[in-house]
Amino acid sequence: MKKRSGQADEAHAIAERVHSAAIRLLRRLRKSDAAQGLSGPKSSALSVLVFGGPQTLKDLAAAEQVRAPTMSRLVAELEVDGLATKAGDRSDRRVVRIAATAKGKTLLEAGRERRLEVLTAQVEALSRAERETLRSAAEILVRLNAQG
Amino acid sequence: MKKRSGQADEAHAIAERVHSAAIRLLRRLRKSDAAQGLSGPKSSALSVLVFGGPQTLKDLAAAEQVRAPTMSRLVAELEVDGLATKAGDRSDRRVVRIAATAKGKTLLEAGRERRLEVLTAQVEALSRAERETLRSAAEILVRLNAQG
DNA sequence: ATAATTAGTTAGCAAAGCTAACAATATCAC
DNA sequence: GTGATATTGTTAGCTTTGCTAACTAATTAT
Repeated sequence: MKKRSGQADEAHAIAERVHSAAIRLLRRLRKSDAAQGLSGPKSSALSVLVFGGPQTLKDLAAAEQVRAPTMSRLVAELEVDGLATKAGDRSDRRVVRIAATAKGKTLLEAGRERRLEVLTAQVEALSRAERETLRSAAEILVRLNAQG
Repeated sequence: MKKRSGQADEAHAIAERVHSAAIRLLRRLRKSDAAQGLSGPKSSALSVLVFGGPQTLKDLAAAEQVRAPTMSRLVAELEVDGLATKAGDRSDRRVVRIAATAKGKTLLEAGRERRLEVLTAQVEALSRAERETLRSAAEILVRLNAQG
């Protein structure tokens, strides 16, 4: 028997629901992915490159909350597909600067578009207040995620 | 160049943010998982069994938005660990009824507890209004997910 | 100059998803 | 009833994505 304060109990219930909703959302979106050439993690990494500009592998891995070897491989694959480039840094020759190519940017757009098509339509059908709730919740989560 | 109505544009931006927040949240939570014996998908499946009662493999797979072979393996692993049982149905001998064991229920509790510990603490530290926002957002997402 | 740290890669493993192919049972058409 | 078709679940084998451990190369600190 667990004993908790009312507030902690409420927080726990909210955490569970948010967690569960996130799991199901991603599983659902994953499906519209395969149809096209850009998997979830690759799309996400490319997105960071497009919107955050060229970065080192380490930073990219950190942004994606993934270990260096994992990102190293993802980037290698993006490079093979001509979606990103690696270039050595002159001042510190250990680091590799990774950038999205024009092709990468284009494909990213198309990919995220399709991936989020259904969700976007659903969000559009919500009331103004509900949309605002989602937007605020996303912001809160981003903040919590950053906290670690 | 994409052209969109202001409202669709807003919906798209919200969809992106929600998506991104969900990705990062799950990546973060996944880490506190490994420490213990119950991975994300297994924990989730077990949860369905505990809260939804015994089910056929097909229903369980549908609830988890996963294909039958995937669920078949997850259940087999849960069974090996003594967390779930499979029993044939007498009236339709094709189907297998899957149920959580007492051990499974206990472990599920402990698992989700630990998995959500950090998030719960963070949610607890939020303002009342922020907590309410998260709760509402989770509800909205669950509804959208159910729509397909 | 040498030691320690940092950035990235390679190799090899595990988890979780998929499809294709199959066995066993149920249901339907006739 | 019997043969064709559906459904349920499993097995085999592949892919993707994550990890750690071990390594190289380059930089920084002592």
